[in-house]
Amino acid sequence: MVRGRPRKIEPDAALKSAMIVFWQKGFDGTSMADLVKATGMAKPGLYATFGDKQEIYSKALEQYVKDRGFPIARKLMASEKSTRDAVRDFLQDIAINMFDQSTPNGCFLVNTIVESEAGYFHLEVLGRKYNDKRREILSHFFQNAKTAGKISATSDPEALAEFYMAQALTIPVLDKAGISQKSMDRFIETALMVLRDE
Amino acid sequence: MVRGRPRKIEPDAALKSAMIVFWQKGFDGTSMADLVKATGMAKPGLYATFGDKQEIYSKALEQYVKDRGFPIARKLMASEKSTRDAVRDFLQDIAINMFDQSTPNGCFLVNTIVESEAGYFHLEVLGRKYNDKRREILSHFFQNAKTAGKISATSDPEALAEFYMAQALTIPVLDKAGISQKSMDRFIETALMVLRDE
DNA sequence: TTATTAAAGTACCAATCGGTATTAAATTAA
DNA sequence: TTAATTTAATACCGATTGGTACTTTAATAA
Repeated sequence: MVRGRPRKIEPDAALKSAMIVFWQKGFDGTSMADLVKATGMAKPGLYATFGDKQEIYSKALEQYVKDRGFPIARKLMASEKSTRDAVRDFLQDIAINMFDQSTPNGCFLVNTIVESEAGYFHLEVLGRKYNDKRREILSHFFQNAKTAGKISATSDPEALAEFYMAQALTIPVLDKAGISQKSMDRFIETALMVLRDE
Repeated sequence: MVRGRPRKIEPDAALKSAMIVFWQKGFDGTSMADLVKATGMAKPGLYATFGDKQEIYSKALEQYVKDRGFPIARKLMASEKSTRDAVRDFLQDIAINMFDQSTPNGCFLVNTIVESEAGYFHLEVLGRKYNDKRREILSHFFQNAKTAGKISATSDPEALAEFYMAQALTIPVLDKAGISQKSMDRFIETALMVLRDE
């Protein structure tokens, strides 16, 4: 067995709590004292386990993307529905997360992108990294749909990927702006009009 | 004439400088020391002229919306082009602001909406207020277009207003995510496909 | 029992936070 | 010149910031 005093808080659980706080209050808006309260870990424990505030943020964002982002993208890629219905599911999956009352409003990744500024540690790089990955996935999706003849031969998979990646970024902002669930549904249907022919 | 020691910095100029800082670094990311450095006003002068940090932020955001937001909306309403071309101009006007190298990336209003959290002073209310105003303007625009027969009688002006208001929110996020000008143009063209018939 | 190990917990650091009391300087009206 | 007025400028306030040195506690291996 492992020697030494046993952990009071598992690192995974602490990281999840830290994620919620950063998600809700942002990097600048979150203090180490906030993280101590949320995680149950004492400050030296946080530093020993994760590193400094920036590293905790990075790891929390990574956790977020793995937990919330990737499953939605994977589901899109695995969908056997029509392109239109698959994309509708994709946008609705994001919207559903927004109206989950047990988590903060908005999206941690979008918050990161928006809070970032040129030269502001690696927050900028971080946000773009995950966002680029999502655009690539959407790009593959539409490329596949085109070669499979599911969307018209004249359509531009890159343009469609970019457009729906953008809609995926907008939904959290609309949520933060206080949009109703009904309006969100209507918004998604309007965004699908780009795929009218498919 | 007015008695007393003359001002070193005009309040309007100071507010403009404060706006740039808040726009770039956010509410939490901006310190009073930052504002002192940017405006050239000493701290007590800032408090005497504008109030506390929250009030300075409110006034800076108001300034931003009046300077940058309203002219674009007014131009849309006054446009005599086709609906499609008028909306293209609207989105491109926003995009052009994004690539202006003399101002921070992104949009101060979007930053406010995203940084806001429930119960976080009036930042939430502030952001929504101006955004709702923009949606109303777009709503009038599409309502007018419909009654004038410029868009089809079956189209939903509210849905279109909501959709293009959302695109107006997305463009700044795309900018922050590091999109190229070429991709931005392609994105706008894709978003206009919703108006394919018009 | 006794080391050894590893984590928890306390207490502290200098620096910065938002905000203000007080003083010095610069102007005009009398 | 003097008094009144308005702003600038300095210096300071207690609280909080991110980060760390040090001590205590709880476990296992010898």
